[in-house]
Amino acid sequence: MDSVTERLEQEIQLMHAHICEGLADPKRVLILYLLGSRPLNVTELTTALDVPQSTVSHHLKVLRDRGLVLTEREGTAVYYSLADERIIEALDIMRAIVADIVAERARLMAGVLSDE
Amino acid sequence: MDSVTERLEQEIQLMHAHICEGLADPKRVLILYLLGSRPLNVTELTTALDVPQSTVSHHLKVLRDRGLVLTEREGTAVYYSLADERIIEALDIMRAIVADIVAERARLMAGVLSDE
DNA sequence: TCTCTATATCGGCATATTTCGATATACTAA
DNA sequence: TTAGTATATCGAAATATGCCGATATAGAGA
Repeated sequence: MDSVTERLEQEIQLMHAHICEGLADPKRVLILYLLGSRPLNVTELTTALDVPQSTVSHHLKVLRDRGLVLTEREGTAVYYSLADERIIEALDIMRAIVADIVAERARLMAGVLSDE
Repeated sequence: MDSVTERLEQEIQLMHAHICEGLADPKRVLILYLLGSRPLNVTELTTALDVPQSTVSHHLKVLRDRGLVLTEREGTAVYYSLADERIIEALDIMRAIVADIVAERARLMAGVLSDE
């Protein structure tokens, strides 16, 4: 591996450890999108996600450890918010890419079915 | 889960299956970045990544199955290229976010060490 | 302090993923 | 067809991850 690739790889290791691992579960991506609207506490997130509270706390810990979300206590409730709104920008780009991939595959599939 | 969240969740499932899973391994992120410069064949990627060829082919299959890369055969070589350049945009946003997270943590760490 | 609610952590099971050697397949050239 | 190179797939071991019940901890209020 050359030195340019090595430097790039180090940056990618960081990016991966902080962000990609955070996005590695669809529930966590959903949490990030929900927090994109406004801060939510654990109970609100538990209701929205419809999974046990311990599971939600587990996912929140993953996001928190990676610096993707911030917490603030209000009485007994803990409110989570996005640490950086740009994560939504990145996710929206991915969403646009996926829309195109899906459309393209549908087009190819239609071609196969019409015996082209 | 309300209907708005349900629709969002369906989109996220697609996004996750196509992209986030693709980014779930640092070697695959590196492959995407390398392909961002120019198309590369499997042998070239194997050299760049410094792992066995079977491992590289495995990762390429993951990216190919998700529609993130395209292939073109030239003789016995198979060249891989990015299916959508915007993936680099998304990755660059993440890189910028991580740079800030890391800087912020370094700042906090310095504060702790100076006994604040 | 005692109790209640909210949140976090623990422990173990189940499943998924990575990795790599071995082997199969695809293509070129003789 | 045969040999040689490039790529893909297989199979098994190791590791990681998600999940959820049970339990621990934090704070509010009596």
